[in-house]
Amino acid sequence: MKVSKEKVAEHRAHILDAAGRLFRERGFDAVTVAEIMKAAGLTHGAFYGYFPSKEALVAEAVGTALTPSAAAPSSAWIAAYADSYLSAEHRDNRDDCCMFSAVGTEAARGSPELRQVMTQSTRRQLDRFTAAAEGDSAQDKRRAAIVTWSAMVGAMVLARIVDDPALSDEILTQTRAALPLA
Amino acid sequence: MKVSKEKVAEHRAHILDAAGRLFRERGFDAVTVAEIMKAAGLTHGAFYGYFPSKEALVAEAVGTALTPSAAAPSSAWIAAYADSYLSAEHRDNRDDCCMFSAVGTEAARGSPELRQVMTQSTRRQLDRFTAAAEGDSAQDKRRAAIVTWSAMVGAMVLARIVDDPALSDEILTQTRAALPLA
DNA sequence: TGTACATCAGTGAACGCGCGTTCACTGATGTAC
DNA sequence: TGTACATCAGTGAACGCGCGTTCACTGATGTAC
Repeated sequence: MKVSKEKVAEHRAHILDAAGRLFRERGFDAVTVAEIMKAAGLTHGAFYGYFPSKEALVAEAVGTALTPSAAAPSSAWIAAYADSYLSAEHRDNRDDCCMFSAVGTEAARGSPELRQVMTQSTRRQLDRFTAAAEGDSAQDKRRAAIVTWSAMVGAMVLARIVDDPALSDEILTQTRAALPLA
Repeated sequence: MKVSKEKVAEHRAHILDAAGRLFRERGFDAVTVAEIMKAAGLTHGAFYGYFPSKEALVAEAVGTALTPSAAAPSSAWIAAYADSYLSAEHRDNRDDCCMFSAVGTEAARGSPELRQVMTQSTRRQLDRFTAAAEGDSAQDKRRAAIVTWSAMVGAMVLARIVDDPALSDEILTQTRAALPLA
């Protein structure tokens, strides 16, 4: 049955949202098109009216989840951001977490479109961190921004692999304390 | 045809080696049992004489690739290690690279056995880094070790996602320069 | 030492399953008059 | 404004394919005598 234009836009948003959550929770390969469509309240057959392929959905769903925040960069903002990023809640909320820490190593082998949206997001993140940095030279700020973002992503990847909660917590807490920014 | 005990040991080592390389290059899901066996010089039917399942091979192949180096930790060792880790060669040698940077986000969703071998390896790495650290207190050393390893892994993950070689190089070079250890 | 035979690593066809994708059909939407 | 009809979003059966895994069979190994 045909459906109104508003419903179509809603359905598209629901598919992207469901895909973003499922991909973060289980990875790109382990999630099926049928599961995504079911989570969005539709049947799998409708999928190809919205996206040309699963691969195209991957790139668009990640791009949608990476939409930048409007917050102005400042040292207070980056401190709060780091607190929240390196928290146990972020580590355990697998379906609503940072894409880089959730699917980073899979994304490195992804489509050019996927890598492009993630590159854009990396650039934005580093620019924001650099703007929020306090340091002597522009080079110092940029360097601090890069090592800070690297450490945040790496700490979250390690904290999710490790099966000992105490070690996992330690990685997050100590990385938070050692961040050059914030 | 039956095969000598020495050949069996050789074949097992070849399967583990081929699996370790292919998993790093393409991820656990994208590599098939038949491909691994072909790369090891055998046919897929022999696989189940060596391992009970693909999942079991994943854990054992990762464990084998994570066998620790015998080098004694020192500040010179860690400096050389960081240089090599955060190099363009390491980034581009996908089949012979660090497991954490290659399959880290997939491993976080892996079997208990896989997470256990990666936890052991994380512990060993952090202990070695701590031993090599120069700092005032034991706590300072441990903290520096943790943020250093996090930043190295995170930088490599980001450098492999990014599709702009200049930005990718910058992430590696600046993270290398900003490492608190070495 | 030589021979007969039990063992078992390896082969390749086959199985069952679930995936991404296609398509004929349905029926609500929304437009032309 | 009301009606007839073309459009097209959604359904669910079906397709082709490749995966992990199994198994009957082969033939070299290595042991018992």
